Amino acid sequence: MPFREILNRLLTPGERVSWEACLARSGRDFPKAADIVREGEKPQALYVVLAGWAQKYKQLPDGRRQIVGLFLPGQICGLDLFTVARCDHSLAAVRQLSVAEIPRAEVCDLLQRCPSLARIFCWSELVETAVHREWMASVGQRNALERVAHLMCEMAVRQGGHRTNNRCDFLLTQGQIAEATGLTPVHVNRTIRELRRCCGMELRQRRLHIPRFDALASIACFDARYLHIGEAGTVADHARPLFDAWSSDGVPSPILHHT
Amino acid sequence: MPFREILNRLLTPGERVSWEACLARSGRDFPKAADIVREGEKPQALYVVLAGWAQKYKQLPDGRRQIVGLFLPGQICGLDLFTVARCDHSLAAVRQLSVAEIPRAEVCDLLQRCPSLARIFCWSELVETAVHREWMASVGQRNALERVAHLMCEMAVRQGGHRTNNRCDFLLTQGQIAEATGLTPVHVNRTIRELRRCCGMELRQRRLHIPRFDALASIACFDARYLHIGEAGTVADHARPLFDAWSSDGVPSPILHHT
DNA sequence: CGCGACGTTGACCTACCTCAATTGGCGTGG
DNA sequence: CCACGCCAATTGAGGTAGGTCAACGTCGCG
Repeated sequence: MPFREILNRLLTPGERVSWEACLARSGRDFPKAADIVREGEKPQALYVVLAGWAQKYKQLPDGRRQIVGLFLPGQICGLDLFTVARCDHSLAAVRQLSVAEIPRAEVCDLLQRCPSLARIFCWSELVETAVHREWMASVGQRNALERVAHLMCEMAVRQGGHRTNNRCDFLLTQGQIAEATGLTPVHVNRTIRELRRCCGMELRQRRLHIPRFDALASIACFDARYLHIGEAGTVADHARPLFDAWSSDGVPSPILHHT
Repeated sequence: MPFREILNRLLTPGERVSWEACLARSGRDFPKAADIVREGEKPQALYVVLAGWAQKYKQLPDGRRQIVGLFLPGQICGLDLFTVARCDHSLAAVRQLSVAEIPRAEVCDLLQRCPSLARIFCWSELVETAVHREWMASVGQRNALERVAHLMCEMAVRQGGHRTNNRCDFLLTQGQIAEATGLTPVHVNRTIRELRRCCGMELRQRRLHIPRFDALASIACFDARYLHIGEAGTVADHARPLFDAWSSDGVPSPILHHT
């Protein structure tokens, strides 16, 4: 289910207005592959994808690069970047990308006006972590065919699953698929050819078509439950005690304040 | 730096008493490789490692298994499990293990009495996610030698770094190292032999000795900053607005309550 | 029309896997 | 104290998934 729908469902109408207004105010565009936040920097803003896909990646000193996350329109990204003193990974555009860049002060402000937002942030972080784990299992245990199939299943489901007639955007180049799966561009190419052959999957001009989703899912051992779709409410309720405790904190923080 | 020290530094003395009392009350032991929480279950408690190591893993239908996280004494684990409606991965003992099992109600109670705890939970989740990303880069991009070296560097640093004279526990069998790195037990064995040869590293009887840490770190491209050691305070301060917003939420939640 | 980025293909190579047998350490029971 | 059994570590031989290198095709865009 598209992330936008979650926002629409969980924000009150008033909150939604504030949220959309904020996004509209702070738009910023990036060309293909441009860095938005670079590893090592001190993060100062939160990002929301407006159009296009964003990627998070880590890079080894010799240039090898691993994509560790993908973000679709509507998704909040960089909450962890935002929270930490030094970024441990980079955020970049996959292709032409529009994001809303919300500076620290405005995030605080927004949170005041949209109390439900905190829950959504919390849920969004949790899902991101769950996806990390699934990708780790992919890269560590699945073979090339399974890995590529799995990535395609995931991106299809995250864009709305079957409701789109098994067609959706897929903005990564084969080279970027390689970076996300820990394979080589060449081998990704051969793997895609094989998927085309064995279950009719089609990937051309940044569009993906999966005629028999079940076939692809079964190749990939894909089980969408790790995406925790529809659980935003559960997470919010379960996390609530954490937040209540924090705010009832009358004790002065033993922690020095860092700007 | 051992996680315990973080707790000691960030909790007030009074909070520390409540925390320790709670841990003492709820101890539970598990034999080697026993599951604590299994994927698919509905999680009901939070776990704190008291002695031994815990592992999180994911398993594909055909049995292939990937270890996606390791937890040392003092660490909180299963916060995400705790928050979600259905576990997307399993939690198990690495070897003989003692944990504190804190049921949902008691977590809420504890959070009331230890306001600083919420921050520590939050920081702990963030670090776990950062480690996920680093492992993904490892499994996706590093070769066998680098991967095994990296794991050893990480576990050494997480146990107190150089202050222990470059000796520390290392409770994984070579088979478990294989599950964590996406390699084969046989190849892990050969890789360890090579590390022994090329930088004197020694691993025997669950003890690890790294005579020249720098040499190992340089093989692994290991940069400890992803562990965000010492940043618990920063994270706490940066995350604060999130928590404040949540609690000031006067609007009734649009979300149904799940038990 | 031509350039540049991306996709595609072939030939060859190697890091890591698989299978299988052996060794060593250690707890248990006789 | 020894013998047995179990589990982890080790070693060897041979196989393969995926990597590397290099060339060529194709498509969109200025």
